[in-house]
Amino acid sequence: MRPTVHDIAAEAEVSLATVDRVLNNRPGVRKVTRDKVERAIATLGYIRDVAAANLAKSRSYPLIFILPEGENAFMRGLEAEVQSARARSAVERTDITILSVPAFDASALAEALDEARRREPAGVAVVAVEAPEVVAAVGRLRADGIAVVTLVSDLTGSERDHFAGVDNIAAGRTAGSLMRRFLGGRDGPVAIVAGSMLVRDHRDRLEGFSAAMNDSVAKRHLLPVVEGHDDPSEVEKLVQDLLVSHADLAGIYSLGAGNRGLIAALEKAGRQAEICAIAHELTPYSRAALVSGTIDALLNQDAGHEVRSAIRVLKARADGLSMIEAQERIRIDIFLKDNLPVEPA
Amino acid sequence: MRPTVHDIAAEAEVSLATVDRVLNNRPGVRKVTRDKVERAIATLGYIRDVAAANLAKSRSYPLIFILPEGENAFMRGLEAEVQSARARSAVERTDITILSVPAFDASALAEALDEARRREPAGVAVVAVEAPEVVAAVGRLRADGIAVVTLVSDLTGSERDHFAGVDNIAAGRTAGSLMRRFLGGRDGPVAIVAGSMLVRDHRDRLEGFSAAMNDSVAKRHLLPVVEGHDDPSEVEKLVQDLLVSHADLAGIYSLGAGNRGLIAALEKAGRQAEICAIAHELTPYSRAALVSGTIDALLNQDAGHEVRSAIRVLKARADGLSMIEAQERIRIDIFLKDNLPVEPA
DNA sequence: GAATTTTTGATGTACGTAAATCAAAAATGC
DNA sequence: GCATTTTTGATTTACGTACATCAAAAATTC
Repeated sequence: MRPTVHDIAAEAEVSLATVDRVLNNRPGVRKVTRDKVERAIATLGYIRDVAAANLAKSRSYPLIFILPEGENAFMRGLEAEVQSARARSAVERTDITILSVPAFDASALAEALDEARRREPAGVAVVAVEAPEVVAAVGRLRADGIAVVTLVSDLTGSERDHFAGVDNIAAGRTAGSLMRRFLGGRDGPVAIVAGSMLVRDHRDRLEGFSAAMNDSVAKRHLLPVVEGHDDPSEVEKLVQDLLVSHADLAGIYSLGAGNRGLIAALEKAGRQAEICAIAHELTPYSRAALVSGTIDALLNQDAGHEVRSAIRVLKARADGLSMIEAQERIRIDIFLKDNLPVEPA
Repeated sequence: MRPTVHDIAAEAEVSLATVDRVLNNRPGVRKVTRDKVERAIATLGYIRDVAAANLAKSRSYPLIFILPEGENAFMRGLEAEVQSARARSAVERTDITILSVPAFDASALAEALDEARRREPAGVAVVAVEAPEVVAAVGRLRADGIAVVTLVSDLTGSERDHFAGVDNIAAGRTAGSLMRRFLGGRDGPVAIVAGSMLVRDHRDRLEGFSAAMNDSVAKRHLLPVVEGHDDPSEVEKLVQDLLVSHADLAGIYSLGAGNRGLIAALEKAGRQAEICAIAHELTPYSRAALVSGTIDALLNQDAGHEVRSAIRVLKARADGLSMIEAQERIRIDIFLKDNLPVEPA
């Protein structure tokens, strides 16, 4: 049987009240007594039963998630993960609210952050757009003692407590490495389609990809980046133009969303077999394209992991606890059609 | 505030005792009353507070993990994960014991399973070796009502409740796909180094790899499989011989352990750059070789995920509950040097 | 050594559920 | 309608911790 507070009291020959004072470092305990209790804790190997403690405290963590609106499949998947975290609220003692804001809209985001602040939550998780007013809004939250975690895309120069997302420079580098190896000795330029250079994750991926491609012994020609704003129809037009103007196109790296457009353009042109396409985020659309061979490789960040990590960090910060940095790092998944996870139900 | 049993009692206009009888389906409740209570549960959206329930029950789950001995780095990593699960015992109400057995030794494993049975645990997790006596021993455990989960390598024809590991046919296929693409138009045969054909995971990987390589338009010559028994020095000799007898060797697929031998042989021969090497499991050795370029890609199964999944399934089975199949599926991770996770502390 | 402050003990209640007991009420059989 | 069985209620204790209160004891000050 594992030791309880009663056992510590007996071992240290003090009362239960004193043990409680030491455990929850309340004042009014002499150093010698405190040491006696701490020794008893160490010898018995006591570990506080967090379930019982939480029950007794009946503490709860009101959290707010701010996510971009729109039909971006990855973001909708992210929202679904937040919803399923809501379903676990009972167990995890969280109380999660979702606020939706237009994508790539800094002032709307700043407003949403202020709205979140008014609701006085324990913490806020936000998919950031980089802009001074957003940084300022995050600063106001932090000044109020509200924990802030950036999700998916980080916010440079802000006082956020943590970034729950992947290392996007490394992700870009990975995409570049794969592109190089998949293309092998083939000639032809490589095109890059981004969503928007307003968000940090897209800028980072571009940086990593360019570095990896230029690293190559035989440097490959990279076409200028085009921005599709994560919108499928816009992306489709852009890719269509690229295909027309570059008959010798060897590869396309899509570092943002709107991959439905990329897939449609490639398939309509009948060039899906000859062009090596690497994209981000596993969605029903990108999965189908990977299976059919239109997309050659997908990089992915596990939205579920990110949401769970964000919640863990927000709770810890709300309690003034530290987090284990390494434990909260999100992996960059590589998917080929051969190692696809099972289809979600 | 979320509803409690008291709220249900009030809503259904019955006593607390009756609510308890319904919730824990104890006998002695008329159908009409039961329905009334269930309606109250539904309308209030009551969710049982598992923390409080476990506290009240003070239930614990004695579990036994049976792992192979030896210096196999992956297995030692697996053991470390089990140890860190032991550290969480308090929170998860588990009581975990580890039994070690010689690797690839069916009779020793069968004995260990019987020893586990004598200790009357709630569940057993075992890295299986395929043999009739092992199947029989698992059968005895199941007959005693003890839950059994195979870990990493499955056991054909056994009555195990679940397999906590990756789809190794898919893993082999993934390795084959990568090998094909990385080799591109290059000539030369590909060698395969296995641990032992006695374990299911190695057989499955071989099957998948062969299939993927033969799938290719230009079929590539595969050399006959050699077995290194997951032993670094044995593997080193085997690879050395392969390098000598095949000057045009294009690739090596190491589907088992003992990768230190593979790395040493390649580097001593100075052929690490020209030969495409794909191996399994991320260990300190294989990580270093991936970074230096000796190994081109690593497939990995997350030992931590496997252990946690095994524990979840064993607990659920011990309580007679079912599990969500899809949730317990373990992913096949692909690592290039670009997307390596941070070094563990 | 008396007065004051600090430290410690004893005790009770609470969190939400499980589980048991015994009495009371309701339903059933004949 | 009476005896019997089944169903329900009321109440209590327990799980391990948090937190509050009040009294008692010990240490400190002057």
